Amino acid sequence: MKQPKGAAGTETPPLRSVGRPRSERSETAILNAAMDILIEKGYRGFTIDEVVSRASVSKATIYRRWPSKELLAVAAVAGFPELHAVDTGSLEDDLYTIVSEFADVLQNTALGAVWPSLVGERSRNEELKAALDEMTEHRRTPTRQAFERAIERGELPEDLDLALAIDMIMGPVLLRLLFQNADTTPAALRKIIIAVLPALGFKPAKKKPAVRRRRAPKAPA
Amino acid sequence: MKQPKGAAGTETPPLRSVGRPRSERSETAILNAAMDILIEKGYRGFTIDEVVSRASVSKATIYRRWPSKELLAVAAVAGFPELHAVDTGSLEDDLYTIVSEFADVLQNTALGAVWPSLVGERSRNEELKAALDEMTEHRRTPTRQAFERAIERGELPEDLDLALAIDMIMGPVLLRLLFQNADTTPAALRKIIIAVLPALGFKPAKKKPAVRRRRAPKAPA
Amino acid sequence: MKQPKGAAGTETPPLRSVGRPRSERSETAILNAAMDILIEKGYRGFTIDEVVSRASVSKATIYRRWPSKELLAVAAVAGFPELHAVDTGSLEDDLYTIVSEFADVLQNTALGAVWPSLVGERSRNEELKAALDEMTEHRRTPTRQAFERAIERGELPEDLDLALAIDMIMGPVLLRLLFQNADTTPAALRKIIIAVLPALGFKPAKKKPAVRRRRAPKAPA
Amino acid sequence: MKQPKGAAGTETPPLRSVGRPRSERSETAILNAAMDILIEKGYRGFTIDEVVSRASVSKATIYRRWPSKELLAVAAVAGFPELHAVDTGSLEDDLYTIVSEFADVLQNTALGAVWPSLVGERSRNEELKAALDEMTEHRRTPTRQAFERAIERGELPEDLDLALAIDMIMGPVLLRLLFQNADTTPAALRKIIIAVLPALGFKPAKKKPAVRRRRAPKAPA
DNA sequence: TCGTAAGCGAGACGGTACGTCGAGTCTTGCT
DNA sequence: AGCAAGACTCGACGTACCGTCTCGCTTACGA
Repeated sequence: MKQPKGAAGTETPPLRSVGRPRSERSETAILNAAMDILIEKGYRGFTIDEVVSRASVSKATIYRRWPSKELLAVAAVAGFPELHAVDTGSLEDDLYTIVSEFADVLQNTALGAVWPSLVGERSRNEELKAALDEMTEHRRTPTRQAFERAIERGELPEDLDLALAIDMIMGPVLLRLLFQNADTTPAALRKIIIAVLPALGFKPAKKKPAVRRRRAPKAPA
Repeated sequence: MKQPKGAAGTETPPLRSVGRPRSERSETAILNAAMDILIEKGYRGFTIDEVVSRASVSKATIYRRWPSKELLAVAAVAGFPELHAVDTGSLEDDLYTIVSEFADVLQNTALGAVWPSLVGERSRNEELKAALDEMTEHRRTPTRQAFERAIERGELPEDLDLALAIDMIMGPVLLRLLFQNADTTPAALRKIIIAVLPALGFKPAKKKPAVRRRRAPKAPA
Repeated sequence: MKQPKGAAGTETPPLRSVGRPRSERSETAILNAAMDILIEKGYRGFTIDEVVSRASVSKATIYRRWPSKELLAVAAVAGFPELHAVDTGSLEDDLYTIVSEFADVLQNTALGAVWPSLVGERSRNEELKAALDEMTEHRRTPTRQAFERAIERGELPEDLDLALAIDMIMGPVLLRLLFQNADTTPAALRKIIIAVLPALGFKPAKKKPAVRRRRAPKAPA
Repeated sequence: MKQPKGAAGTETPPLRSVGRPRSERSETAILNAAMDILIEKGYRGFTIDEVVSRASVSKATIYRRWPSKELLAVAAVAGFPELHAVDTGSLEDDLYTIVSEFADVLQNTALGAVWPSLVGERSRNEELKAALDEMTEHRRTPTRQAFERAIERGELPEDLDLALAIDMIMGPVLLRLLFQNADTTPAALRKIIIAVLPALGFKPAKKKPAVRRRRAPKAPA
């Protein structure tokens, strides 16, 4: 591995000095091309050769950065829209917003197709596993924060198992979105949340006054 | 599933008569070879050519039965160990047994690697989707039955949303097993169940006497 | 090596029966395309990829027959025009005709460019050496026959070292044609022959009647 | 031609003044590395990248001097051992010495492999042709001088066609060494000379007494 | 003594070809 | 009609070189 860049934590003591520096332009072009292809054709139709021709870049330039097709795919997919942090003041609404956006991304970008394809190799490829797990963890952050805020507000027990809470929300959603022909309408998503919350010991702090927030994807007050 | 061509539904008026009949021996050999390869090398290392050479069968013989590599993989994977129906009398124990076995299969056969790989193509391939969904549905049966028995016993509300209940149990388990580096020890699995059940309106019919909690994943009382 | 066909001596006990037979059409198309490219662009511009596209054939089909680019080139080059057997009744004229044709082929086909390129690898590649030597030997036949006829006619000693004789004629010609900027006009070629013949102990059997000396390289009366 | 410096004829009016002068050390290192690689791996295994790494030099530094891989190869090959001038007093012995040394170089350095490889491109590359022809011509000098001395001694006719004479000696030798599986033992080489000399009108001036052999590398007598 | 211009090692870049491999189809001759 | 064998096309893989192009430095010369 040669510092593929987006990788783990502590990086590049800024000793990049000798030789021609890597082209940022190429990097962006590669990632964009990869994303586009992934969206258009899914992982199966994703080809290094096509990235090459769309990004007007040479194969060597790609392989210099990412040692395999899979890892490039992860890098590209990591550039897909993130889940936005939301804070509506209501845990239920926060989760609903997050879950809705998650569903949206999985269904309307290629993430829903690419992620499982890559996950299938996760257990046989350590590098892939690392890259994938980092991405996965990153996408859990907004949900974690929503729970943490609810704990601060006293709506959830202090000793809540956060990882479990996130899994209990995201697990069923993921299952429905990727593995089954199942109901993923907004109503169904909200029903999942409503069913799960009490199991976590959730008690709304006070009467929420008339919050009309159907979706607040960006960041309300 | 035999049904060589149009996949699932109501098919083939049983007029198979002219010409040499298909060899059952070949069929078994193909499926066995496919399973073995899948187990040894995962989906990525799974090639028709190797099935051919291990099963001493010709490519045509394979493609006569399954129209694509993916569909053969599904067929092979469908031959992996099923989840056994269990009836311990206790919903919690039933679920625990099922979930343990599920975890075992996902981790120790190639199912955990192959299933997501295939799922990745599900949305772009109708035949694959059908075959996959059939398999998925089939594997949900023991869980559904456990819930149904609990309803009969009066431990769960009659109007329980069964699909939702199954998703709430299986979703988090699946998420942990396939997508993350997460805790899937027996204790963690049981914790999921214990967390979910109350949210479904579960009330044990009577005091279960002397249930051994910390038992081994394989053998319930 | 998998019976690349045109190769050495004792071959293919005619037990070709199982499996689809190799396509003669492909073979011809490949060889023709290879020849054309060699003629147009020389060995350096000779590309398997272009053979593929001109012959509408797959790479596998090529590599199934010839294990390397070099060996395909030899095979293609072996298809270049042969030196014709001639029998004018006069050794000098026979040789002149052969040598003229040889010069013609070396200068006007790609043979002059391809042959040395391949020869350069001859010493490092046994397969190539074998294929090349077979071709070389084959092209010496007309010259050998011309000498043999002259021996029969009593114009050359019975114990003539045939290989040496051929080398003494062809060596200087080859040297001039391939390695140098040297005179290869018809007159120069004839001068070589005239210079060499006496050294071999040549004595014209009888007065050759009225042979036109300055004739065109192609058509010897 | 770009006057790469050490090259041909009429030279660079010595107006090299501004800027850092070219490093002699680099030049030598490049040429040595090139020679070594050529000897070890032949022309096919000869790579600029490897020259770079062996000579610890940058690509630009190479291409500043030689405009292409071929021309570098010629330059490297030109550094191979020259044919020594010899003067034994006997034409036959002179030629034998030269021819022996020639055979030695062709067989034991990479020259025998590299020269034909380059010659193959000669006709399509003017620069290469010029560089190659210069080298070739240079290597003919000792032979020419041997003939000239013999003419002076009156052993050969004054109007001898020198180029033809050289070709008649070297042609057969070259043919045997590079293109064929043929006899190149010392005896065979001497036989060639003995066969050719009379054809040139050679008459030994007098009985050679006590043959002074300055160099007879392989096997005199 | 300093600035300018060329040289330098390092290494990235766009191309292009290599030889291998896999999928899915097709063609034999036999059962 | 099914079958084993094995050829076929298509197209991707990842590697390797070529010759060009920055970088940031170094080295001489002439102002």
